[in-house]
Amino acid sequence: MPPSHDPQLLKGVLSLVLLQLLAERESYGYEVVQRLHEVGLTDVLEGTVYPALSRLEREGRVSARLVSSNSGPARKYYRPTPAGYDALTTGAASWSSLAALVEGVLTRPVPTEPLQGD
Amino acid sequence: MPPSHDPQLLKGVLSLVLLQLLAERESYGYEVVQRLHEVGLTDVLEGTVYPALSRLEREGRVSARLVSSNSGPARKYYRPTPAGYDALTTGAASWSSLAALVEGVLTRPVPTEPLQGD
DNA sequence: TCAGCTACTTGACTTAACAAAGTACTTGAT
DNA sequence: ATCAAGTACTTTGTTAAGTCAAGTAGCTGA
Repeated sequence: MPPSHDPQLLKGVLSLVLLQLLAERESYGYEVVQRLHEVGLTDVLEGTVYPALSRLEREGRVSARLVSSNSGPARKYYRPTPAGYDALTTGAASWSSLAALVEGVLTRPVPTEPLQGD
Repeated sequence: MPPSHDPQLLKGVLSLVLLQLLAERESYGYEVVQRLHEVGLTDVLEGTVYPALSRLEREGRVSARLVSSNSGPARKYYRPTPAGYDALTTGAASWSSLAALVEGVLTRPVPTEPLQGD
């Protein structure tokens, strides 16, 4: 089965979705991957999520704290910083307007596909 | 003024929009840039569009023909191939479903932003 | 002890947008 | 005749970010 989405389409959006999930509830990487799968992003892999979280931390959009677990190694819990909340608000807005614009263009009628070759 | 969109958010979507515009009407690079600006993608530059068109041609999704112009150099007119029409149909569908999914997540309510620092 | 789940990290690869510079053709003004 | 400005395409380098694959470790239960 092919991936349910073009990897490229996820670019930029993933970090926004991550911020949203963390704003809803503090979470750690492994769990975030599961939550992504639950919302329908079933193809997103650990190798995508962990670097994205590190990036967000490096950019000051999330903060992290280590919490030891009784069912495995310590977990790194993330939640948005104030800057992260800002980024989520403005990012979601610009995503929305771009998505609406694109949706508008992609649903315009096209003339019947001509037979190729004159 | 900041760009009206995050460059990353455009990834993958641009080629879809290009196919749509070319399906509506055969067009050449320079004109495509103007049409993109008209639909609201005001920050997209030539350096983005020309390579994207070449990519589509290399992938067999558009075909090109040179037409000399009386107001400048020859124009390279592009239109979708049958494979391009297919790519547009399936691509637009997967864009739509991803966009709906993301929109759904990003509009979920979040608890009040806590004051940072316990 | 060893398989399997939990949990994070790292590095190499790839795609695609952005930026900037360059080539070249046309028209029109000086 | 020259030169600027608009038209039109190409190319090269940079950067961002998702994918893949492998590796490290802790915990549980057979």
